[in-house]
Amino acid sequence: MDYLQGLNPEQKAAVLQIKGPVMIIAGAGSGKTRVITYRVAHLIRSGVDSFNILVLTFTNKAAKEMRERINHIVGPEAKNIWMGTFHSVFAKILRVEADKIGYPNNFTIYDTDDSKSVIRAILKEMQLDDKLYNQNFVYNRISAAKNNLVGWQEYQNNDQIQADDFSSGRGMLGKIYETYAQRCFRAGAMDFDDLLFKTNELLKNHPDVLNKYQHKFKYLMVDEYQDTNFSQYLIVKRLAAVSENLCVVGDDAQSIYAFRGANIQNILNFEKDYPDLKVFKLEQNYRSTQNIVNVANSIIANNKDQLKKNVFSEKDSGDKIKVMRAFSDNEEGKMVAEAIMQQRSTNGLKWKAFAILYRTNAQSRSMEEALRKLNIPYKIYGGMSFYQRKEIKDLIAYFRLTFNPNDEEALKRVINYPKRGIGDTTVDRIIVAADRNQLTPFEVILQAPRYVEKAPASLMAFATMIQSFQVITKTLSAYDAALHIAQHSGLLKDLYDDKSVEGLNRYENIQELLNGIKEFSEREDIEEKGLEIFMQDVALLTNDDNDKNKDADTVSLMTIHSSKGLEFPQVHIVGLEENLFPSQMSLNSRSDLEEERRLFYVAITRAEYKLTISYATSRFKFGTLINCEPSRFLDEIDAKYLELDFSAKPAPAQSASFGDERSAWSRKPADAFSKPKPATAPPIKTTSILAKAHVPSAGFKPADTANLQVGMQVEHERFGFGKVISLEGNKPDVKATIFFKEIGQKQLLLKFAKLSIVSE
DNA sequence: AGAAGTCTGGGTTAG
DNA sequence: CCAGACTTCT
Repeated sequence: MDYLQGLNPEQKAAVLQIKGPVMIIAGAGSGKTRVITYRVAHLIRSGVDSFNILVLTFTNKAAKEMRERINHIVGPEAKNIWMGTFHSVFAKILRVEADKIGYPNNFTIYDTDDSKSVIRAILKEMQLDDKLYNQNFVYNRISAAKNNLVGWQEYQNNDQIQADDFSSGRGMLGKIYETYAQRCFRAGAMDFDDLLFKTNELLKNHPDVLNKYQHKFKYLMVDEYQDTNFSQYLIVKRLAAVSENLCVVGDDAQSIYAFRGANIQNILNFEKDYPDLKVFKLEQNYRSTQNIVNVANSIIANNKDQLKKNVFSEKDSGDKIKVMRAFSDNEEGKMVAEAIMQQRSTNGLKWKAFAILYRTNAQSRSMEEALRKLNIPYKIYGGMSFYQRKEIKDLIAYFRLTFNPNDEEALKRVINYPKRGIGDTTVDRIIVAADRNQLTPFEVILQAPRYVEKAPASLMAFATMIQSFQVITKTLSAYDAALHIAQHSGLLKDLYDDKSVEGLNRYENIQELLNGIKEFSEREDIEEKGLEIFMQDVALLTNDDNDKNKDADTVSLMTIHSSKGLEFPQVHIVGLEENLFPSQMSLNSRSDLEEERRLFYVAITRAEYKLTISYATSRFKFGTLINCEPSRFLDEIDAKYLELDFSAKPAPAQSASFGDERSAWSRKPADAFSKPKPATAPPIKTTSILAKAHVPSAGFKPADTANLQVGMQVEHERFGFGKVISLEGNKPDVKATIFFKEIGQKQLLLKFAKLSIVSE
């Protein structure tokens, strides 16, 4: 029982409890993944057949990490365990059972872009106002309905929903939903939500199928249970109904996907579903210092809706949490990059000890630029996936169409790419003919002269080409088939002919995809390796799935959402500003705001021993500079845990205690973040040390300071006006001591400092 | 049909 | 600012 060594009593108890319903409430950093992997190992060593185990996770990243760790501890048996994301596991099951619900087994998976494109087409056909029926709004509405297992019929028959829709002037939503569902069905396509929705339909209407999987999966484990939505919840409940060997692991404090239908009540109410439930609480945090854990706890205490638990750390109290202020998003990047640079050399760390976490992907840019300037290697996680690039989607659309010619989105994508003279008018005629004759668009094309007015000859040629692809994929290997399609579709040549930088890039991406297919077709560990298998679940893949050098020593940049489950010695959380974090959209409801707060909690608890939080007082948004206020979350942190970093920072111009720095430094830090508030705020707040920065004079331009002399008056873009006290060192490392009127004496390296000379 | 030019709207996000 | 949709011109 070597694997039980090194577990604390509660962890051990959770691992050993393999029968019946189990809920593990695992605080951040409490060894959750460890418990899951050991529990799987324990199941197998207790005689459970590895074929009878199902482990579900929420993200690819978590699935991947889990698989690696289980492989490591369980050995070759691990291969038999069903393990993956909800979507991938049930896509796999649906591929086997699709015919039972009227779908082809090679159904296409529509990604979000495909779904929205279908919606756009429907809105256009129905001639609806695309402001009122915004495609994103419609998509979200349909998605939410599916996640709550409301089909289009139920949607149309639900008085409450209909009343809501009509009162907001969107009475056609039910009809759009219906058309959307039928359009997808006709195309042999399921969207992401369908993978769960249709699984429920399958399990509900086909007792034999349900029975089969209930007996296959005698032991179920669900990670990040707090992130499951109703659809996922019900699948799990159905599958576990016979064995009741269901173990869910989660932390209500880390529920951050409510906006995608996750229902925190699933975990809060778990006890009601399973009265003989065994609950284990893992409360000791092994990851972070006490200061970090305490800050996280003090933040989350502001939330009303939560399970009581007491996460604690027995590590040292550790450094205080550093708070940095910048005057712009770019400067924030610079400060973060410099801090990382400095920490790395002081503490002899690797680059991968650092992570920069942000609320929105858009924030990565200023960070990237700053890191690049200092030659710091970095890797951005998330953002646009390789498989979402246009050229990749184009080629894959050819694959999709080859295997499923009814795939309408794939058809629309490539029918005139590369250009073959089939314009919108022709495509519209095809769609109309398809609707009118109860055919799929591809079937119409096959008999184009009969159905389509002025059908160009190239239309028939296109159909013939796709048919020829269907033939060759039957015999060629995945790679040879893919190459053939890339060449004969004309796509490869089209990209090759584009000699622009972007064109070159696109060509290389296609090469990379082809290489990936080659690797796939040469794999030894899987039996089916045709092109069809390769491309089937591409929609479910994300960036890190084809990541080759994951062990590279780089700083990690990612959104807080994608950092869940990860840990780093040093963490920077950036952009702590009102309307950004918490996000503007969350400010209207308590529950949304609480979700933002949990998100902050997740971010804080990624750090092992050093946490730095920063914000900017201005940043670019959609091309214009906006002013930002510090986030309310900063006020929620007890000041005793904070250390304000004012290096290279000016004091306020209007400081009442100019020249007396001590009063500013010793002021209670939490106050410093407060926006000037009425009445309740003590007057001292108006002279906060974090008050407005020096605003450079109009036309301020850094001058050549090679000939700077003692006694000159200068202006610094942030420190304001000052006088040169002394100069020392030799070019190009001349260091100037300058007395600034607003903030006092500073030493500056002239080669970096941006100074203009006011007078001599 | 296709290129070029204009307009619009844009939280977070996994699959 | 930037991408994608839409419009206008050739």
